[in-house]
Order: sequence, then C-alpha cells, then structure tokens
Amino acid sequence: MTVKQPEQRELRYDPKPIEEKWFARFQGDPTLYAAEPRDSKRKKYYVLEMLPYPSGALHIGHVRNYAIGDALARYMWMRGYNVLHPMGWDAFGLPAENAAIKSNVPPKEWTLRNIAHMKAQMKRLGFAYDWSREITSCLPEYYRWNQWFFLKLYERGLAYRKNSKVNWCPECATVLANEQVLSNGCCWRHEETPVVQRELEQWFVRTTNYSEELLRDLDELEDWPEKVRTMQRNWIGRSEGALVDFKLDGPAGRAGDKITVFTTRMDTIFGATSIQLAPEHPLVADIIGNDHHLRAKVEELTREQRKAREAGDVGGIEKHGVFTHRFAINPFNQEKIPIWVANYILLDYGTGAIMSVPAHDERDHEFAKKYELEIRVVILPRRVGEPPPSDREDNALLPYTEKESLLINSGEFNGFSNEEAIEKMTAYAEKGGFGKKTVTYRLKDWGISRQRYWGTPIPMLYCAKCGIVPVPEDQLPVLLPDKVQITLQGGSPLAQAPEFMNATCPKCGGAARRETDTMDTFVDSSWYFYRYTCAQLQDRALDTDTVDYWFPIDQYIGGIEHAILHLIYSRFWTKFMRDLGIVRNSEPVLRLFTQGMVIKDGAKMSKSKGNVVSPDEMVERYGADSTRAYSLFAAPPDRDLDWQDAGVEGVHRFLSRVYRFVMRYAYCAREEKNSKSGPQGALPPEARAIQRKLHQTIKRVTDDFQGRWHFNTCIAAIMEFVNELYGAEEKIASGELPAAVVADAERRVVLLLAPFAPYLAAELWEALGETDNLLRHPWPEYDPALAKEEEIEYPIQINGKLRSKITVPADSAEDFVRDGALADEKVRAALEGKQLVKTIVIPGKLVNLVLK
RNA sequence: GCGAGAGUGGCGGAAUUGGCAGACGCACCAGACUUAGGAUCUGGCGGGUAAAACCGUGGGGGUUCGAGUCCCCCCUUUCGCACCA
Repeated sequence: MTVKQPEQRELRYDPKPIEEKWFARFQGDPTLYAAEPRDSKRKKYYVLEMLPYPSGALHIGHVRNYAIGDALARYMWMRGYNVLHPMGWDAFGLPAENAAIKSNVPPKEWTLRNIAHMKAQMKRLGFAYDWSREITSCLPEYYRWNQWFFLKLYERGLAYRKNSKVNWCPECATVLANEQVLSNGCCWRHEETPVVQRELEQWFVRTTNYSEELLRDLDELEDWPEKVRTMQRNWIGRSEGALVDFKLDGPAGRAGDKITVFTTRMDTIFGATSIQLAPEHPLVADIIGNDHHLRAKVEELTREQRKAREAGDVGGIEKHGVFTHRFAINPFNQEKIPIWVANYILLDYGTGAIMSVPAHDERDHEFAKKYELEIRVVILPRRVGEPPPSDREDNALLPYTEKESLLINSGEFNGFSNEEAIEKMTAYAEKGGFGKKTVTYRLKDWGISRQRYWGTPIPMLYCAKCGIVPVPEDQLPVLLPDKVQITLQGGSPLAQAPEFMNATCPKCGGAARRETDTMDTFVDSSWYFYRYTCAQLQDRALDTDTVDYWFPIDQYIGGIEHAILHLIYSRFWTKFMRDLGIVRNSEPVLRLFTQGMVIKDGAKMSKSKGNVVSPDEMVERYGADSTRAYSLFAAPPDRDLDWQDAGVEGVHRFLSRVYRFVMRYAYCAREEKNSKSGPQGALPPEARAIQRKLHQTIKRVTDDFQGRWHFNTCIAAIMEFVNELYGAEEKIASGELPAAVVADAERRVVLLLAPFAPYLAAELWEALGETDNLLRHPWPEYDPALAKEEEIEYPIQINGKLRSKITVPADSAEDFVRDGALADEKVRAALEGKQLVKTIVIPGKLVNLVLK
C-alpha cells in the first residue's frame, strides 16, 4: 500500500471565498430549502423565528435567534422531515413611520429598503430560508386579506367602534393597545416615552369573547415556557366573584339609583362599612352635585390617579379619599353606609366601585384607619376540630384576609365557612334580585385603530344616511393614497387626502367618508405565519388543507418580549379563524422557545446604549460560520449571552483547525470511497480509540438535538473530537492508522458541523469527494457498540475522598472491581491499621471504601 | 409584597438520573518552529504546598458511603406581576 503524502502547502481557512462560492450555489438551487413536501407521507416540521421589528439593521441578537432555528431546520431536514422554515420578519414590515419621515423617505420605500437590506444580511449569513415564500405586509395583496379578515370580524360583531379613553404615545403620534404599554407606563417602541391618556373614537376587536378559551387552553400548552403561560394568565386575569347592587339612599342620579360593586369576597359583606367609588365613576358627578368643595376634591383625586397611572406606579399611590355626604344601603342588612370617592379605585376593573371591608382587606383596612371608618369583624379563623371561637375582636389579627374562616356578625349566615357562605349568600342575592355570580377579566378588547399613514386601511365607510357601512368584499383592497402630508400633529394624515377620504356609499350611492385609521401592525403578525404555507394563493387568504398539514407550528423561537403581545393576539386570531372554518387547529404554536438576550458590556444590546454588535462587521472579520457558531457556542440558547469578540475568534480558530485537518487528509476519504459504511474488521487500538470517540461524539450531538438544545455542548463535543484527531495526526500522516477510519471520521464530523457552520461544511463535503448536497445526506447514526468503552477507569474513594484510580475491562464483575481496588497500592497503604467497614461498588461509576 | 429563574476559576460556561467539580473555549504563562509572529504546534493553568496534607460550586445547617445536584433557613441578583376589589 502506498502512503499518500498529506497536503504540504500552507492551508489557511479563509471564509470569504468559501462563503461567496456557496452563497452563489445555494441561491442557484431553489429546491434546496423548498417547503413543498418532498413526500407527503413524511413527517413535517415547521420552524419559525419570531419577528424582530425591521426598524433598521439586524443586530447580533437576531443572528442568535435565527441561528437556533436554522440549526434545527437543517438537523430536521437531515433527519428526513419535510421542513418549512420561512423568514419571520418581513410580514411585519411596517416601519417606524417617524423614522422614515425624519429620514425624508416615503414610508413604503423606506420599508422596502429596510427589508431588502435585512434580507441581504440574512442571505449573507447563510440562513436556510425558503425565499420563495416571502410575504411583505406593506404590499396591496396583504392589505386585501387583512381587510377581508376585518370584514369577517365586523360581520360577526367582533369588531366595533366606540369612544373611549385610550393610550397615546406622543412619539409614535398614535394610539396604543393596553398590551403595548409597558409596566413603567411607557410605549413598547419608545421605552422612555410615557404614554398619555386621550379620548378618541376607536375600532376594537373583541378579544374578550375568547378570554375563557385563551385562559383554559394555556393548560394544554405544555411545551411553552411556564413563565410565558403565567404572564398570559396574569394578563387575562380571571377573577370569580359576584356583582351586588347597593341602593342609593336619597334621590337617584342620572346614572341610576344604585351602585353595583364587584367582589370576590361575598362572605364579608356584613363587614362592609363604606362604598368606595373610582373618581371617574359616572355616579360621582350625580351625587356630589354642585358642591364646589367636593368637586375640587374629586378632581384632585382624579389627577392623583392619572399621574400614578401615567408613571406606571398605581401600586405606589398614597391612598386618599373624600366622603360624598351620601349613603348607600347594604341589601343584606339594610344598613346605611357612607359613599366615598377614593383615588385607588380603578374605573376599568370590575365595576369601578367596591364595598369596603376594612377588617378583611388590607387596602380597605389602611384606608379605614386613615379616615377613622368603622372596622367590623365578620369572619374569624376557623380552628379545625375546635368549637367556634367567641365573637371577641382580635385586633392583632386584622386585617384577617385568609379564606380559612368562619362567619360571625352576619345574621342568618353565622357559622358558615367561607366557601359555603359565598355560595349561599350569592344565591340569596340572586334570589333577591340584587346580585349575581360573575366572572371578570383583566383582559380588555384589543384597540386596533392607529393614526398612522402607513398601515392597512380599515375598510369602513361613514355615510350620512346609512351610518357605518363596510366596504364590499369585491372592492378590496382599500389602498393608501400615494402622496400625503405627514405632520405627526395627531389625527391620521389620511384625513388630509381628499382622493382617499371621499367615497361612495355602497348602500345608497350617496357620498361617504372613508375611515382614516389604519390597523395595528400586530394584526399582520397575528396570522402571517399561516400565509407562509400558501403564499402564492390568489383567491383566498389561506388554503385550509395546506394549513392543516403544516399547523400547528412545531417550533417557534423568539424573545420573551412578545409574551403578552404577539403571542396573545395570534392565539386569538387562530381561534377566530377556526370559528370561521378556515383553519382546523385551535392553537397556532405547539412548542415555544424563548431564547436569552444578547448582552454586551453588561447591558442589553440597543441602539440608544451604543453597544450594538453588527453582524456585517463580524461576518467581514470572521465569516458567517464563525459568527453564527459562536452565537450558539457561548451559552445555552435559553440563557442570556455575554458577547465577547475574543470568543468569536476562538470559534474561528476551531473552524480553521477543522478546515486544515480535513483539507490535509481529504485524500483518505477520496481514496476510500468504497468503504462509506465505515471501516470493517478489527482495528488497532489507536484507530479504535478514534472510532469510539467519534461515535460518542455523534451520540452527544444527537442527544442534544433531540432533547435540550444545548448547542454549546454540541460544539464543545465536536471540538473535543477534533482535538483527538490532531492528537493522532502523526499516525494519520504516516499511514499507520487505516485510511478508512480517518475517512469515516472526516465525513461524519462534516455532517455534524452542517447545522452550525453550513458554508464550511459544504466546502469540506465537496473536498471529501462528495457530490450530493449534504443536507440531503442523512444525519449520521451512532453505533452504541462502537461507542462503548472497552476499559473503564474507576475512581477509588476512601471515605468519599478520591485516593486512587484503577483501570479494568468494561464488563468486569463487581467482585473483580472490588478486588482490584483492594489490591491497589495506595488503598493498601490507607488500609494500614484501619478497619474496612463497607465497600460500595457502583458499576461503571466508582468504588468507595468506608474505613474506620 | 407575590411569582419564576440564576449564583461554579481571571472570564463565558461544563457536570441531563446524587458518583472523579471546572469539559470546551477565552485570557494568561512556558516552550517549539521562526528574520519575525497578532500564524501554527506542544505543555501548564481553582486556592494552597518543595511535594503532600488540606480548602474549594453565594452563606449556615441537615440527609447520605458519597451533595454543585436532595431537604430546611438565610443572602445577593435578574425577570415578570402588583392597590385587580
């Protein structure tokens, strides 16, 4: 056998020409990542990354997001699945309008330019997307379906218009939905701009119709992070209780003759010693009448609340209130109790009015102490197995808010437990016609009106004769006018465009005015991922059967920031589409993965902090493969990642080592084409060691893809193996090691690398003499028999401390291992003068000797 | 205040079910090859010691032959929620 000389010339890994070469080839091969099922009987895998907002260039955090999804897509593809992996972002292609205006570029052009730039970046990074499925939501085709869905919502009474107080971001110059206001009271897009309240006519979507289902189905989403499920539960905020009417004592006002309160603690109603109204409760104006002093006081309370709300710290407000000089009647005992107005009562939760029970509610207690209101105990702790305690007040316990309780001072309900009392008292109220069992939700309807120019126009007309009239389906899409004056002065710029504004009423043929509000961009993002399955469809929004094949999404990957925005809206939209009969699934996403943020210099990457790492720069310096591999190597994907440029260099060095090794010894594979099944027959120990490590490495990498996605340890395992190959380099170069072993190792390492460094893998695959596309090559299998160690090193512990090590054949019996351990020199020395109390042998793990 | 994570060398992080703590990488140190090295290769690298012993996974206790891992108490930190009646 002739010994081939390894490649002698200096081999330098230069990613640039390699990536350019394969970039061109990938582009020329539209079938490479095609989503058309290769075989409809195969299992499918739909993987999608969550959309970052295309307000500028990609930063390295996005790259990490895509790198995770891309590695999965490639792996599943090699596993033989039909993979759908479309772009996540461009469906969301509505720009920060202001940014466009400030840069003096028309918004549409600005959007398309942004998208083109990002697309170029994505392509350069080599992400395996199906580019034939692009959707760009700023284009007329997408408007059509958004508007069509809106008409369906309207037909079903799920879209309505109402005048209400809304959140307004001065920076965006538009309205925001509740979900789009951060907990610090600022806008989700402008994290330092406080949102203010405005009163406006707005279009709403009745998400609350699905509150119950949105909540209930969270239980089924077992493969969602618990954190996201909890956030959604809190956001929906279901609360079971009852409504109770308290009649006004004295004359009725315009807003009625009673105050309805919501309570979850009906059992404490005999302890109600006042009624508290929200400052903006409609009855307040009625009952304070023309009392200037009271009116001023209420205005002050309103201001305090508004200020706290705008600061996002309603919890920190100092409780203030004022007595209205009016009374209400407790329907349970006909007692007259004072009506107050308080700044901590919120109009938009429950009914905006509460019964105050100072003895059994912390807030009421604090308030009553401050204003010296009566505190009356009506429940006592129940002591199991003991007779009910006496009616003595125990002030140290107050407020007593536990549910484990027993009623006192409550008329005919004395002696009942909390649970029984709530049930009986609610029934009593229902029977008496002054109350009823009810459930309230914190979730509000979704306000979708935006006063932007750039967005899907809401397809509605206002006719003087016919009122609100929907645009007929055959007139869709309603398109935006080309030229408008954008002033950001509030109100939609569309109102200044007469050619847009003036329309004909489809009912009476008279003059009509068009709705000038456009839709929230979250409407687009609520269903864009469905459209990917049938992007070219002309006559319908979606094809039900195609959607049914791909849905639900198998894996959605993104940041936590959409937990209660996009992820609630899209769940709602799915249920709505299911009820329309367009889709068959009730949930859009089977598994959700929230990856960590990328941290740089101790802070979250953001433009305002100036710590953004640009992928372009990284690709220029180290290449796309090194950049994406580092984003997976530096930390497990669910944790935050601390970006260090030096780390990229390390990964780059590793890829260089792989490149040099494979290029140098590629001849082994080219010469050994006949033995692709791996080396046959008995191998010398060094060759066996390489083979064993190879199969162990395949197992480690495969296990992590199947299980917990710790891609950092996958890459580490491949590094270890490559180090081992270098350790045997002398023997490989001299031909001492069978070429078949080297060839086998090279081929499989390249395949293992394919999800993490696809350009390099493609180049090396070719160098190994392979002509097929490596994505079409099956993922390497490991052979447990070949991965098995032949010898095991047992650590010998004495009293739990490591003292020695022995090496025995892997299949040694326990006795043999024990005898071996006891025969060890160091062990015998330690045994000197001591008594062996116990010997513990854990097969395959260790030996522990207990001495006394 | 409530809820969920996290705390391991100089740094990022390994250790999936209790079984050799620090894999892999960065940084650093030494050496080789070099006119040169910001290339490459080899070796070292938790503290401590001449070498051992010994000490080491935020702190304190416990269970166990054996604890980063399990239990109890506490500290720090990140995120989310917070007058939700």
